[in-house]
Amino acid sequence: MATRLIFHVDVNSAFLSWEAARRVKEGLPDLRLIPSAVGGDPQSRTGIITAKSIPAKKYGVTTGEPVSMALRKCPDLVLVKSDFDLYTKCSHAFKDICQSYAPVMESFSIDEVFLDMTGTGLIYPDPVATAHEIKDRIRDELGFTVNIGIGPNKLLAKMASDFTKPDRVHTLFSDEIEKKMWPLPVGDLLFLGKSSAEKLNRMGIRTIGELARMPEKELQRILGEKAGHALHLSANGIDDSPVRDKPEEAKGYSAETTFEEDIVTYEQAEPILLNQTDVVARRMRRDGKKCTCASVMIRTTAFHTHTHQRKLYNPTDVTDEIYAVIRELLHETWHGESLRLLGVQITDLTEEEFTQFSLFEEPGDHDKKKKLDAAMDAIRDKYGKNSVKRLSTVQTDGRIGRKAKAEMDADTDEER
DNA sequence: CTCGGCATCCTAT
DNA sequence: CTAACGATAGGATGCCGAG
Repeated sequence: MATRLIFHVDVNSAFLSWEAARRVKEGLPDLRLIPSAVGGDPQSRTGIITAKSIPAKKYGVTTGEPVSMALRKCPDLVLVKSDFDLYTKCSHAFKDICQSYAPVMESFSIDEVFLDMTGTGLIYPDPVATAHEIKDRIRDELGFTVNIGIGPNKLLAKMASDFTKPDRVHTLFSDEIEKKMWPLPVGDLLFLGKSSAEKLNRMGIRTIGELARMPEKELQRILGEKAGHALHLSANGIDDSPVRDKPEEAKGYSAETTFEEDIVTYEQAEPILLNQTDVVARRMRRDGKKCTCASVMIRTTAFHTHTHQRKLYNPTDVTDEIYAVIRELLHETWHGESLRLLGVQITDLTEEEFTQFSLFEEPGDHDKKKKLDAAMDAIRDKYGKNSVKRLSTVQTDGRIGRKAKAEMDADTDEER
């Protein structure tokens, strides 16, 4: 394939920028100019930082750290809550502008896109000028800034967009790799995370350049066959993955929740798991799929995490059938330690309708359950996710359990 | 030896 | 003074037992 031209567009501190842009539009002060961050509930003990301003960064506040730790580093940190409806709108708005320039756009996440600009030379003779035009339009029309990286493939475009921020355009073409990428620390390379970086550092490998020069075989010995191979190519700037305009089909669905108060009884745990099962099963039904594997995840107060999974005999999308397995799995894996997290995952998806009738179940049962799911899905599509609840997620006195209710109300984004 | 099933680890936003 | 802390998703890996 001939040389490609790829842009990577990345919103600077997305969640914080979007909140700041909204406030500025309302005549309020600009959060980007003060130490500020988006965190969980500021009251809550379980929240983490999901975006921070540049002034906050100067205090050492980092994305992913607990809110409590960020506040210790920066007591005056202004914390704002997440607003996913706002994020979704801003995401659509900037992607619309990007799309209008690109023959092929891949939505990589809520705040990142790849544009395949290959073959646009006649309309856009100067890629850097075009990138500036896109970036400036987003800033001027929408009120927030982006970085754009330009390269011959997705990897180098993405690396380039991560250079100096904010509101910048950078290139990383093949003849610039040595100067612009090889001096960077190994951990800056895409798909080379903390764990692998530590291993390499221990061996004296500090920069991407040193990594690139390492024999592939040795890298595979240290990081595994696949990762070693992939990172050898990446460090040398090689990547032929295409920009895809269609999202990949889902391979699985999961729901997990961390609780303010520990879970210590089955009476607390089971309604939560039923609700989580219903949430993921509903997403699966929406996509017209069935699953053949279910798993439960628990995390103890001591932070030990365990998963337990089981193959299903028949593909199913019926909440009750999946939950029956989830419940078994919970009982098999949980021995009563106090829990801070519960989660459900369904995988091994298929589209087929084929069902082998169970020897132990009335044939009519399956159909009844399917009708129950369909009815509840329809009600929630019309009236919202909390309009109906399954009887077993409600305690016998008719009131919803405190933890179960907190968990259900915490569900986000079901119909945005 | 290979494959499926499973638990865990790693990585990303 | 020292680990602490989210939700969701995809992929890799190592182990084990069956055939």
